[in-house]
Amino acid sequence: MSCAEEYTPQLRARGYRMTSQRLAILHVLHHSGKHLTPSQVYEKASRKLGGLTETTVYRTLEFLAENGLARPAHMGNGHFVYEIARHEHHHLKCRICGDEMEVKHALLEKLYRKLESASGYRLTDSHVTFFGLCPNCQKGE
Amino acid sequence: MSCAEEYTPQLRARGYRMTSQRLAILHVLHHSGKHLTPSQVYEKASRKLGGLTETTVYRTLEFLAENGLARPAHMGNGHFVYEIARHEHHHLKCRICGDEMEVKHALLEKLYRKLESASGYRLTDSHVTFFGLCPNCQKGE
DNA sequence: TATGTTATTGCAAAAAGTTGCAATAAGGAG
DNA sequence: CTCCTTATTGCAACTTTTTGCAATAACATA
Repeated sequence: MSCAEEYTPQLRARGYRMTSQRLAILHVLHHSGKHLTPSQVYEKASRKLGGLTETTVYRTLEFLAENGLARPAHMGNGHFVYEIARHEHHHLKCRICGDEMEVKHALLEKLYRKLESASGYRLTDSHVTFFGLCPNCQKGE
Repeated sequence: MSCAEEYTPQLRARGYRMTSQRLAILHVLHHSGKHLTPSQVYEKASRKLGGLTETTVYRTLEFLAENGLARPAHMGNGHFVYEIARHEHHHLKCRICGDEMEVKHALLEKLYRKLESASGYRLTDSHVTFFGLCPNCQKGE
């Protein structure tokens, strides 16, 4: 299934329009499969779609995140990176070498329930990044 | 105990210097007790210390965070806010009204142990922000 | 108390991200 | 297929954050 076929109905269903810009950006996220910074997205997407502006990239990434097609993640420097939305997961990142691994959401379920009953909040967010030292960097300490 | 008396030895112990800029910024964080953005810190601190630059504020906040005197927190918009380092805690923030509450670190201890044994990482970071809907905003849904 | 070392700051310029508004184009209706 | 509405984009100006480098000042030592 092409990106257009996959994502257009999702936008339409919410009353939004599919545009060449959104498609190009979704395409980049979809096929990269990794976290990308806005400027990485801009760089890749504008190769396919000349005339794309960085403003649009910023706005589109935020838009896609709000509508569940992309996930924003903090990667420790206070800035966002984005990835295509797949299964819910979190990240664990090494403070020293930057190595990064996925954490299944299931591991957090208990905590989420505990927080909800303690606070009365309903937790909505699917992305948390934890920081630590990876096994390798622990040796070098 | 004054800010100078409290924080100077902590910097010295690590081989760093106390400066009027660092003191002014620590003073602001210490007495505000809340999260502040870099520009809020700049605004308050430069009232006490004319000539302070924003560059220095950014650099100092990062420096203080690295050395455990301040804590950075993601507050959901991709930017950092800072607060003076007290006990370890986390935050739970409402996506709608922005209301914010503290989460005791003890609640995360089990999860941290679980993550460590599952990953081999040693978790170092003390700040995580969770997002959800506060009891009030859940009603209005 | 004066001196030397070097951590720290300020400045200027660049990079990254945001905002308002007029022009454009997606896509429903005729 | 054409027209109309309005969501979306691009532009330009602006705000926020980062970086390199020379000048400054903290403080250890004598």
